[in-house]
Amino acid sequence: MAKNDKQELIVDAALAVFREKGYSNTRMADIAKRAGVSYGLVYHYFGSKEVLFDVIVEGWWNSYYQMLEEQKQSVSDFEDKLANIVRFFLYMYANKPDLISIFVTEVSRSSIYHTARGLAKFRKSLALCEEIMVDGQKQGILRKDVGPHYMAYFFSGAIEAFISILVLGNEPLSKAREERTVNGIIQIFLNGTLAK
Amino acid sequence: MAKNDKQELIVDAALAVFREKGYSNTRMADIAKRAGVSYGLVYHYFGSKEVLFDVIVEGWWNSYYQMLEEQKQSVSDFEDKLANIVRFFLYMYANKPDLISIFVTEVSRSSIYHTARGLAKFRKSLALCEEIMVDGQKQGILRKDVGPHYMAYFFSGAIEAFISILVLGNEPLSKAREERTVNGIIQIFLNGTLAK
Amino acid sequence: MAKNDKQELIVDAALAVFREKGYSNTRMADIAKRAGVSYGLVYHYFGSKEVLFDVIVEGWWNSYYQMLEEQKQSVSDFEDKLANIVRFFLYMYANKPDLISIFVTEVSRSSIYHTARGLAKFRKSLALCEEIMVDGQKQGILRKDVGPHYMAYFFSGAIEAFISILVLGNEPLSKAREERTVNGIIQIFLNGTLAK
Amino acid sequence: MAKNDKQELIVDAALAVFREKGYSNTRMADIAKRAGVSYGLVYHYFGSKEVLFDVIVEGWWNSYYQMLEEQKQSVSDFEDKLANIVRFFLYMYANKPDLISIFVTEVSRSSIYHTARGLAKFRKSLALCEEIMVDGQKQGILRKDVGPHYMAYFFSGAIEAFISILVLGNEPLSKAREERTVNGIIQIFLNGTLAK
DNA sequence: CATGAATGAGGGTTCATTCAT
DNA sequence: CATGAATGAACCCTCATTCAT
Repeated sequence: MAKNDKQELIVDAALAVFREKGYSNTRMADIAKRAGVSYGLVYHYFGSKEVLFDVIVEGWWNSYYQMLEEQKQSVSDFEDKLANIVRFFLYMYANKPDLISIFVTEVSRSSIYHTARGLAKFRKSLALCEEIMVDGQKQGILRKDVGPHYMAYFFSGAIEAFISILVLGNEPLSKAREERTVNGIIQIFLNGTLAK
Repeated sequence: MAKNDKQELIVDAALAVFREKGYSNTRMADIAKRAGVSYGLVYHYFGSKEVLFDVIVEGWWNSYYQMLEEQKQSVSDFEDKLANIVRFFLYMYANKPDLISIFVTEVSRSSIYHTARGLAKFRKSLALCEEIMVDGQKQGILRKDVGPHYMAYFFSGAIEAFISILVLGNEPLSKAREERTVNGIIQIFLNGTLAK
Repeated sequence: MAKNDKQELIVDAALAVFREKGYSNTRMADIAKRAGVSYGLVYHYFGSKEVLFDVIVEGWWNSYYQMLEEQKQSVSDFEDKLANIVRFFLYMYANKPDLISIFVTEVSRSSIYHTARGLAKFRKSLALCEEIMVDGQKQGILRKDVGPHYMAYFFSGAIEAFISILVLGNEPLSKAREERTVNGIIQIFLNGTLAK
Repeated sequence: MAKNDKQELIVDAALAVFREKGYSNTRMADIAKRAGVSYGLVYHYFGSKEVLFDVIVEGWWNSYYQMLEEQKQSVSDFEDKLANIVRFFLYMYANKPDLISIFVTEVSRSSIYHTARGLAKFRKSLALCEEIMVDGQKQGILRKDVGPHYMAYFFSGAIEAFISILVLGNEPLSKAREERTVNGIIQIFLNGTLAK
């Protein structure tokens, strides 16, 4: 078995266990057992529980940042950009449920993660989001009388609210529900909830 | 010293410590020391760390539910109702910062709290919020082509996003910022972000 | 309520709880609650858990010693004396089940009780029993080629074995079973088990 | 040092400490210190105080059952069988004093041990003993007008009484005393105490 | 690379006992 | 007499981490 295989086994096991039990209730022994390796090996590769957790979270942030960058630089319709951001979360929910669950329950609002370092990660994502909003304003699509960081908070807050419902309720996500969710969020975000 | 005094001392100390360290990193000894009482007295009154935490969280949910009920039954303008909901959070942030901080970091999205019981509390609050949205639709104020539960998620998600920023960044809240925040949220929620 | 009443309530409650949970697993709070008094009062009357236990055990030894003395001094048939000793245990089992249960499980062979003091109590009872055996030998009823203390151990060991079965299995004791037990023990003790 | 060595060190230490202090007053720290190993290693191998105790008690029951089975199946004189049973206890007293002491004070009549599981162990030993008595009756050696389970209770009760005296008094056991004890018990059990 | 035996500080909790009222 | 709030030493157990093999 190649080196990478074992490392991946451990990371996958860690994803599953962190998600099931939360960071604090996760035992290194659980992870090792789930990965089918000795727990010495977990230390061999990752050094500590915290490092292992950080590796996972780092992975999340990197895909998140990358997606935001892509949307920022893409030439799509502004509305499509927003939809793609929402879809990113729904895609992750469908394909990396452990990862997004950990993000929701252990990272996003967690005192465990919110050391200065964690807060910086969080703010960087908001800043990227804000830049997209600024672009929207520059293009004349978004109104200019509301601060772009308000929009960024609002937008990402709304997405997280929807994702949290899915994650905490462990709810299934059909293609249809996915599209309804995307449309619902974009609709409200762009047009508001007032009857015309 | 009356019985209630000591109980309150303990609850206040617990609020402070849970907020500072998070549930998992809170030591019962810290709480006792902070409250200036003996170790055993905390157990005399509360039985366990979990119960003590639940007492605090219960207090949060009760004020939250009560406020939502009040807004639902009030005859104010619909917009005022929404503003009052936002103000509730900002008021709590100003006056019970430990409590709202615990809500944000240890309850709202926390795997620690999200047992079935916790999820039920969460859903009840969303349901109350949804009822208010339904009223808004009936009054002809809110559009009817977006489901009221979408609106509820959206609205509370947005509020929580703003509050989280305050809590995690431990940011000061001036009267001016307070009003800007209320207006920003209501503005976007009702009218959306599109330029006209 | 007279002073004695409360004291008795406490002793009765202690009997029940010590029997149910054993000495080590008994909490003073359990006893107080069962007695319907505050636990300060238990200390007021008895000073400590150990003292309370000793009061109960003392009660056992006193009735036991008294019965043995009575049998020693009585002019009954020797066989009746032995039968009366057995009957004493069976009577206690029927009428003071908590007390005899505590004797069996917490006193007779218990390391908890077997401090020097406990051992002395135990030996005094064996000595009394031995005196009865010596009388039996003097009367020419018991054989003289077996030491009377052997007989005493043997006899009381046999009784305790039967009583233990009842106590540990919490078995009912009909009048018929009672007589069969008495006869069985006496029969074997006097005549042995060999076929003639 | 081989794995088994440390495990044995721990079991031996546990035997000594359980015997000296009794189950309830035994501290896991005492056992670890006595064994010369760290605190955690006891848990590494045995998981809990209760499990460690059970391992020891299981060891007792197994040797006891095995001995009874051997005697049941042996072709010795019936009287020799009985003598061998008595000798088993005396041998244990001489060679595994901690084990037999624990049996007497913490198992045989202990409320701590007498859960349903414990009672079952106890009854199995009585049942084996009874089978031997039944054989004795079938061979025409034992009288048939006394139930075999009476005999079993009687016999094992008598042995335990003698052993308890030794254990609780921590008495030395010379070869001579050993033989006197064996003969005394067998004598009374078979021939009774009546003068002829 | 890989194992798992070994460590030990630290945590939550218990509970006999005291004492002010 | 009677209460129960208050104390705090002590205990069982956990678990991240180390290290010899």
